[in-house]
Amino acid sequence: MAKQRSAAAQERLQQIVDAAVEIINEDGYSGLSLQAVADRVGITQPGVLHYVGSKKGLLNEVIEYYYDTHDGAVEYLKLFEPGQLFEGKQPKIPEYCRLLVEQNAGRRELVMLFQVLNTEAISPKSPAHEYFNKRSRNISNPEVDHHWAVPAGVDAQLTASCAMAAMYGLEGRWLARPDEIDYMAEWAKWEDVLFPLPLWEGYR
Amino acid sequence: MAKQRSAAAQERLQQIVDAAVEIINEDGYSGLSLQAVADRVGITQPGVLHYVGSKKGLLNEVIEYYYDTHDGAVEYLKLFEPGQLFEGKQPKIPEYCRLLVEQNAGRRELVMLFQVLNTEAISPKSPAHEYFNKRSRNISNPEVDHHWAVPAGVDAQLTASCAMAAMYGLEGRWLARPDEIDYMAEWAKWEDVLFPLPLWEGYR
DNA sequence: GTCTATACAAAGATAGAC
DNA sequence: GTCTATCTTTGTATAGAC
Repeated sequence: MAKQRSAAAQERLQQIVDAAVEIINEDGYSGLSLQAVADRVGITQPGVLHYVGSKKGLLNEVIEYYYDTHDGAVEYLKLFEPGQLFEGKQPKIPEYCRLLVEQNAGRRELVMLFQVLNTEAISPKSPAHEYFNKRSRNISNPEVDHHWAVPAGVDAQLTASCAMAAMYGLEGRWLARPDEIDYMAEWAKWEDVLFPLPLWEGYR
Repeated sequence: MAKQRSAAAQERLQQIVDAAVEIINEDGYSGLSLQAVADRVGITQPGVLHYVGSKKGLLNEVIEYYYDTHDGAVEYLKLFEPGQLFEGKQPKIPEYCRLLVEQNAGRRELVMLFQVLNTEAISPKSPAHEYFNKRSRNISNPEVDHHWAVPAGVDAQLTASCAMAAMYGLEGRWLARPDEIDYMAEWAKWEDVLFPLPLWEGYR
């Protein structure tokens, strides 16, 4: 009985988070109001506060949700760790990127959420500032070495960092003009720029 | 007499725009309040409205200011047009990018403004949506052909588009963590990724 | 768990005095 | 050109009933 109630509450919370994500994608976190969330969920504004405590609390829930949902392509890298399927082999940057793009292409809303929050988090005043900085560091930090398989003379970390930046930039265009830009198709073309072919033969 | 008044008014407007840019960089356009602008300028909130008419009007002034100030690297391309200094020669993508990065490195505030407004403009609800979409199209549109000098077999338009996206991504990291990231130095390294050296010899 | 009622602050905008 | 005064709406948050 208690379990059923808790499950219902969990679902309510999920509804609230979903609504918040939609609104953030339209108006940003600054433009988000608890009343707007309440309206979409179909309860009152104090009803929303009952679940998240405060507006900041709602953002925390949203970020947590994002974190839980969005880290799927990391699975690829795990396959190369000791004791896993591809132990001994090395992951390839282009392959990893392709996987990420493919995945993101089907999660437009989540990609948008990331871009919006990430940009608002540029400002130190943003409640998400610390969180996104830490996250960004993981991408561009030289310490993060996945032992990529790359052609001789190529700096793996540099290439990966640059590729992720280009991906981010392309995502922005795709989000703003989904009808004009084919995210996956465009990325496929960019592979020839980032990983030119005689050189990267066998490393893609 | 009338001219002096007009000059003073023009300066006031500039103060207002400057204040707005600062605040947008901290809180975004959604988080911008006319009162906050008024406080920084040292007049009242209706005083601000007297100059810009409405909040949307203020945004228009800000965008106009950005447009007037931020398009300096286009000068480089003009040098290659008929009747100009480098007529007959061809512009180089890496050189153009280097110029742009160099310029942007000294205009952190303006770069931030662009990223913040550009991201908010992802949403069709944003008052700047149309403006930034048009702008983005100019970067990624195949019609914009500057007759770049590129190595044989290289797709100039594709390379330029990808490079601009990578630059945008790098800018985002630099803006969020200026102490950790050296924008120009990092871009210099990325040149080896985007324009690898045996191939691009003489085209940089 | 959800509601009503309410407090309180801040938003954008207008009217009109000086 | 700048102000005060004011209207109206919207924001976050709390208290307490059901």
